[in-house]
Amino acid sequence: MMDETKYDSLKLENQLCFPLYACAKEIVRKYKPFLDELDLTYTQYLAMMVLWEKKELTVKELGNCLYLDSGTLTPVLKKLESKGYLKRMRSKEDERNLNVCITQQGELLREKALSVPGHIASCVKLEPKEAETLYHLLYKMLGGL
Amino acid sequence: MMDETKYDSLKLENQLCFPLYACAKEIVRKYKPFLDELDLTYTQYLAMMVLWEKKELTVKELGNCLYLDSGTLTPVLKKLESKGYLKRMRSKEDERNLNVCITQQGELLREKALSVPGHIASCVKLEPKEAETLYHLLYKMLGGL
DNA sequence: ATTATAATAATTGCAAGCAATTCAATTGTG
DNA sequence: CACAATTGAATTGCTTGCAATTATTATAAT
Repeated sequence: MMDETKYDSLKLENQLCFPLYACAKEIVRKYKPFLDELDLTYTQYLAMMVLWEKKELTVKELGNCLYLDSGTLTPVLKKLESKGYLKRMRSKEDERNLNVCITQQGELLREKALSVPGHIASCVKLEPKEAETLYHLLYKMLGGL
Repeated sequence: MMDETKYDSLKLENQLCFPLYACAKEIVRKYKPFLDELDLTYTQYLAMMVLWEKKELTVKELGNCLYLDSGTLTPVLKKLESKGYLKRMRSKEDERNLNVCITQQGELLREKALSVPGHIASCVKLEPKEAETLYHLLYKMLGGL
């Protein structure tokens, strides 16, 4: 009889990465109805969150925060600029850098976004302690990658 | 003075979803060099893993396994068919269903894929116990979504 | 100062991923 | 039976995401 265990490592259920992949996708889906009200996609929302905190930074710095490169960010930022939430302009000191800074409109959006994290938190059916553990394990894993 | 805590929930660092999103992206990136050797993308690899186990199933069933819809799967499966790893054919019983079944070539690829999970596991810098905990928390969260 | 290197964004090409729609096949109901 | 409702896959349009390339600017080396 054939060795059934040989391929066990290739089973979806034996991989850590699959639930990670699936969970990330599903949680972004949960955001959609709430972000639709702000006319933002999840990636745009991420960019805005950084901008709400930092007010101004370069594309490079934003990419470091979000683990995204300019190939992804350029169209996202152009879109956000077209909506009036930020301004893009070359740095005076070093013209290679593109500075991104938040606008009045962008600041206003922050108020509307305030309710989003709560809605999402209530979708996540984990005990506070479990969520805490998950959070730390994810950051530990991310740090090692 | 302004209330600094008002917007705390909108900080990246206070959200569970961001490390989830980032971690999923980074781990898929880790797969790339190994999957390149098999000429597979991560999504194609996921589909093959299910097929290696089940041998034959419908697009619908595959979508349920992977949390993907036909909009995503149709092009992926056509690609895999063009590489000779699977065959697509309408079910006789119900012509709405498209059956996907693995080929000899597809079975052969399984051997080459055997080394992939090990390579990835060694990228994940977590203790076995931590990985176990993470795994269970992710599935618990996924179940609640 | 001139040239070589490095850094930063933007661009291009391709693969996902999803919502919405369309089409065909099936099922359910009167 | 007829006809409405449902189901499954494909298609379309748009946004991500990444690798590779290009263009521009800045820095280093001689």
